[in-house]
Amino acid sequence: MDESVSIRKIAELAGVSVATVSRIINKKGRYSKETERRVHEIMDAYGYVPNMLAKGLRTNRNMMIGIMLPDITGVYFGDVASVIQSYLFRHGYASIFCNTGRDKQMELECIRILQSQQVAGIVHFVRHNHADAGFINLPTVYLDTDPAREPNREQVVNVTCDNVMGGYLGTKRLLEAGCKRVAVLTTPTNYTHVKRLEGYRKALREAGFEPEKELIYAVDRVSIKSAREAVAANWGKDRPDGLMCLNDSFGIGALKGVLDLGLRVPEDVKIVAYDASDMLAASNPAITTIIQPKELVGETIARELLRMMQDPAPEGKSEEHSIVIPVTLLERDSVEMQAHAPRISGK
Amino acid sequence: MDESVSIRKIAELAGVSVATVSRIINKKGRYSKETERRVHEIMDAYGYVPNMLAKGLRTNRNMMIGIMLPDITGVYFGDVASVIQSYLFRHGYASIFCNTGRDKQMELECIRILQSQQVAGIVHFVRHNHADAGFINLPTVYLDTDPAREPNREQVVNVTCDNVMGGYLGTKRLLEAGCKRVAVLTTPTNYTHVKRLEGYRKALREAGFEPEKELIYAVDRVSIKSAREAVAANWGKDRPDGLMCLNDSFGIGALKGVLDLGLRVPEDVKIVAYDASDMLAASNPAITTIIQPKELVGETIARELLRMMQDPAPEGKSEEHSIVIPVTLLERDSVEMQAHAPRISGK
DNA sequence: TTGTAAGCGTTATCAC
DNA sequence: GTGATAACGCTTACAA
Repeated sequence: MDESVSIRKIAELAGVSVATVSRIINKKGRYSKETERRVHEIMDAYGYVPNMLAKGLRTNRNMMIGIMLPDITGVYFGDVASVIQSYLFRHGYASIFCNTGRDKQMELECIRILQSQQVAGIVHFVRHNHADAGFINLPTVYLDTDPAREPNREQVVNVTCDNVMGGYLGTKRLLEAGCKRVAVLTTPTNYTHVKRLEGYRKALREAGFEPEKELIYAVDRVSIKSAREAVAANWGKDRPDGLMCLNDSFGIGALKGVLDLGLRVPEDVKIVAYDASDMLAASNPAITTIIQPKELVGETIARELLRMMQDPAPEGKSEEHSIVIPVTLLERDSVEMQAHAPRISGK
Repeated sequence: MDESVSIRKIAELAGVSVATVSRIINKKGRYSKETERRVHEIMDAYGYVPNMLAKGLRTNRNMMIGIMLPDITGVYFGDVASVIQSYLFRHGYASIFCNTGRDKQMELECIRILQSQQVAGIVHFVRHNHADAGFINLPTVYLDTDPAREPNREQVVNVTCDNVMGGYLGTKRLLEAGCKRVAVLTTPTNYTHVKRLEGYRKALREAGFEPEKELIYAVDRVSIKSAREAVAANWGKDRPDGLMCLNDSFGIGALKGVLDLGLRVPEDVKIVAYDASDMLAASNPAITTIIQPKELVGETIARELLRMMQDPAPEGKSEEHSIVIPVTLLERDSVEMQAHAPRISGK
């Protein structure tokens, strides 16, 4: 493999014009079987790789998309992003990843960079809650962003899991298991948490309970530690017998907090968490949790983005701009001990 | 923000030539303070974003790098990649991520794509063990790849954590805690595991033990399940009192396997794992583990890549092509119960 | 079926 | 200090 050869060089070597080579590469227009064979032979021999910068410059469209997310490291977002990357890679698109850190300035900066790279589309996770600054007229899919924003913009799809349903299912499970006082651990500022909290309230009301303010533990930071401390801080007041945790870190933190108190899970306190992180499976007892179907979410996003990028004229038909994906409950041992699962038995 | 404006349009509006605008954008050459101000004003007003495709085409160098890794999802690799992305972003580089899935074909395909996007450099995690196919003459940093490969290639740096040291430290800790029979869970095909195993042997010999073949549990797949089963399958033969697990999944699997047997950790069996995944902290007891400094690894990789990309003439001095980063042991409760940590106490 | 040539947005080399 | 202009590698009318 040599220094990069251009289409011109290939044309020369094959004794044809660049136009012919271009046609062959793109399987566009007419050319003879024979020249095609010869050109391909030369391309292979010289390890020709087309220059996407030139191509993109000419066609005004790069086979590249941008994925903006708070942090690649996050389990849920990372997994979904991975699915999207693979899906679109199979369709010839490369993915530029950008950590936004949930920071407005960073988001703007990312959009600038992506724009300058002439990406064909953008996937944006948990968009920061600022005004339409950084608006770009590009196919865009938002994940976990309030669908009420920019309802009139074309080329936009909102995807989100059914957060209300998640909060509802988890809470209902605790209630069905006999809990009389179900507390919830939540972050007040998070869009998805607000929705999940709505589901929590709904389940409570349905079971004949009135949601109490004291049972809503507002945790400021998403971390195991803050959840653990929140349990300790609130326990004196209201001793719940069920804990609905609106994310995975809260689940682990709550478990540790309850164990700190010398209580047993699930005998004394039952716990349901959110998301499918390894932590929740590794803990003892393993924690029952709401599962968001990452594969499906990723594929949905990728499919929608691809559709918009390929569709030349999306005007006219007013499309479905919002897609909601159902969630499920995965039963483990923090609500009711499962028969098959052995457990540390004390002593 | 309008449809994209080009440098030509800006030049027109500012009443200067494109050359002048270009100079101002790149702070290169001479121009008056006054025109600079005026041009910037217009650029801001029209939200001008330079077209990197055109720039890259002209300069033959794109402000973009490729990060190839088995799976974005992986905790260690994902975290390291995230650090690299942020570091290089700060220096103006965007990062294209590619899942290779440890597959040779996929790796080749990724390299092709990256090459076609004219990336300025590549970071490649756990490169597949094939011949030099896909060789490209680009600044490249490998992580966790045998440094013995391609020792003579310029523009290449190998970075790896001290795997021998990791295996050694973990095993030594178990020995010091009084273990007489330390088994090891490992994948035979993995380069890093081979090295870690070397450290295991070294620690054993240093303590006067001869490494026994029966105490090396070869686990075929890196998963919690296979490790759990490996413990069950091997226990009959040799009942160890210490388990050195060469990655995090093995640590959790081993713990579950030991608990399955009705044994206690750390009283009956002591465990050390590898890597800093959340699982290891969330489990009960929390598992003592070897920590690879992800931040430092990521920064080292990014720094080296940047150096190579900026260095116009790397010839002459034969550089250090291999960088080894030390690891540490993080004490938790699977070797010796820590005083501060409360624990499930069984009723 | 193939070739010619313009042009995409930028930089860089010259002039002035 | 500034302005023409060629060139980067490619696609695409249009001609042949």
